Amino acid sequence: MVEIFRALSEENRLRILSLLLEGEMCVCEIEAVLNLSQSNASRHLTALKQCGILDSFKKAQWTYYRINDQFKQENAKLLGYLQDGLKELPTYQADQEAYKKYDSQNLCDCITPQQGLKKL
Amino acid sequence: MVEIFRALSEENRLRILSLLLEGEMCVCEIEAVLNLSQSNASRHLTALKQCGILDSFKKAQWTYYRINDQFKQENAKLLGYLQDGLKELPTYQADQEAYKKYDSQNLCDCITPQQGLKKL
DNA sequence: TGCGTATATGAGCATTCAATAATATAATCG
DNA sequence: CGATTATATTATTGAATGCTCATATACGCA
Repeated sequence: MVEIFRALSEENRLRILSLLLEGEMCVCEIEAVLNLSQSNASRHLTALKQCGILDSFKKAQWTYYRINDQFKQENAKLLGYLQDGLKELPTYQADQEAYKKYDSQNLCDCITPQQGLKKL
Repeated sequence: MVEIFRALSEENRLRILSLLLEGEMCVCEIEAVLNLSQSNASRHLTALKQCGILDSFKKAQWTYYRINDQFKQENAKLLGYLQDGLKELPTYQADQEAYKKYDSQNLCDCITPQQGLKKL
């Protein structure tokens, strides 16, 4: 439990979670939308994964992160709290808009498993 | 929200919360039950108060801390999560027993507002 | 095979943080 | 008033943390 709160006690990690609550994303998308350096984004994702909040899978050269299903089930109340509360982050609106913009411009080659190739 | 998670991301502060979920306590009781140094206990309580989780009042020379009512209302889901989860802390059983033992031995002169003078 | 892209990780730096010892403040009591 | 008790705060130290730069690894593609 301490580990979970520790993972949640950092602004950029909460921003990442607010994106991933809507679905899975690869590192390069998160990096671009939140304007984080590559290594910084990767580190934060690793931290969230190590305490069980996220899990990941690889597809070609991309690593996708998503909220761990087991974590969701075992921490339903916390998830509910996050669903409500992350919207109040000072960066929430801007991040959401950056996400929509980034998404609509198809700036990333990522394959989303549901959609197949986005670009090319 | 980051501030709240940061306050919760420390083991001794979670132990304090697990006690205060059952009612108000003064610093010296918390100190004794959790076996924390005086200044350490005081610091952690101050941290929890500063982000709104606790509030405090003075009675004679004692400072009592309790969970802030407004916080409880505004963060009901988080409180529910804590109610469930704090019981799983590795120290939970031992702390509860230390609390009962300490309480039954009346080792503290503290006035609890409900009970009046415990000792003397 | 060699190149570009995506991701992870090691090293170093600056900052934050928890813990302690010591001190300060305030209240009670004799 | 002087002693004791309760609490807060200052200063210090060692550990943890976030960030960046550089490097390593892996994958896909020409």
